[in-house]
Amino acid sequence: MEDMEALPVRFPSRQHNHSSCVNKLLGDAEEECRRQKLRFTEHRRKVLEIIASSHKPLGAYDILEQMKFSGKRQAPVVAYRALDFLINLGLVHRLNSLNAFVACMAVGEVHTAQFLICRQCKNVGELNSNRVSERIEKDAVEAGFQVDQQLVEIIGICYECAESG
Amino acid sequence: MEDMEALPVRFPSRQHNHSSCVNKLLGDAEEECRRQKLRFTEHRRKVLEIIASSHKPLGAYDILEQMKFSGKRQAPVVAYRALDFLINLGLVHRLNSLNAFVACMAVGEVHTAQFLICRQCKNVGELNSNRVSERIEKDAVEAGFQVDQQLVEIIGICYECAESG
DNA sequence: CTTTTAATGTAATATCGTAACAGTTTAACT
DNA sequence: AGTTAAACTGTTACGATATTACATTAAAAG
Repeated sequence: MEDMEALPVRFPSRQHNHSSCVNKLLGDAEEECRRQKLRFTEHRRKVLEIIASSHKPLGAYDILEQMKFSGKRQAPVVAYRALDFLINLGLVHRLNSLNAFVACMAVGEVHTAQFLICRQCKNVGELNSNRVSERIEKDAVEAGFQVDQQLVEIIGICYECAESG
Repeated sequence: MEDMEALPVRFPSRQHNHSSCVNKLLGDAEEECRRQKLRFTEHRRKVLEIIASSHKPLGAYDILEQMKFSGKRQAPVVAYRALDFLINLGLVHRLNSLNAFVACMAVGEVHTAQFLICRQCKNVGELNSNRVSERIEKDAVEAGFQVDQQLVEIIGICYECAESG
């Protein structure tokens, strides 16, 4: 017997307008920081903004490139510090297979994520399937393993790329 | 309704004797190379032997360190070339979350693997759950995504570490 | 208003991985 | 065997990713 709820998945369409979701994410970040009494500093805001403005995964040095002010580039550690912060807050995810970062598309919702990485257009979708995470949890436990964290990255071809050949 | 087959999982116990499984893996490699008319060269054998002798994941430079002959260390590319070969043959897996490599514990069996990474003892187990891989496949397809490859890494605490506190 | 905690600036360095290319070995085919 | 094509090796250099260490500054808590 299958679970019949709709499967939560966000895959950015080609026409997708980023600006509204960037704003939403920045708002979520501010709110979450207020709630947790954390500081949403300029670096952190800027990094989140850069990541959220791209649905393609960005490397830390891509982000740094966009953090230049008056031609001078920040030290790598500046990006990594902000990234750590944002990841801990659940606003950003790290894609281990790419050494790259994407904005979370399901902020605030309790979820575990699986990432759909299109090897053609390089866009990344976020799947939030409880069925997957529960299946992993159950089977790991059955194998005698206590799960703290799941990393699931699925590489393939997205719907739009499949259609357009 | 659950699938009642035993769940294939290999987690190395502490007393595990590596030498027999190293020999098995080398034998499998030789056979597979004969079958596919590929060359099982000295570098490749040595790298496989090093990886198989450790159930802890090894970085490429750890491997290189053990490839020294008469004090002189090989160039990194030597290890990476052998690793690529062994990974393509399915004899070695790469753990993306650790930038490290482990020997396959289920050579020849058709399988997809999920890795159980103990953050205490650093041992890595290999779970071969069709239920997990099928669940991922189904949900990805339902989300409009065509799957080529699945990366599943599960971080937590293994049975033995949980027992000994 | 001072103490202490958190964040920043800066430099250096560690770690991981690849490109390019010349030279050598092996396999396959006359 | 001798020739050719493919695969593998050696070597150098470099690119990409990430962290450590420590001095300084800013913010929050008392």
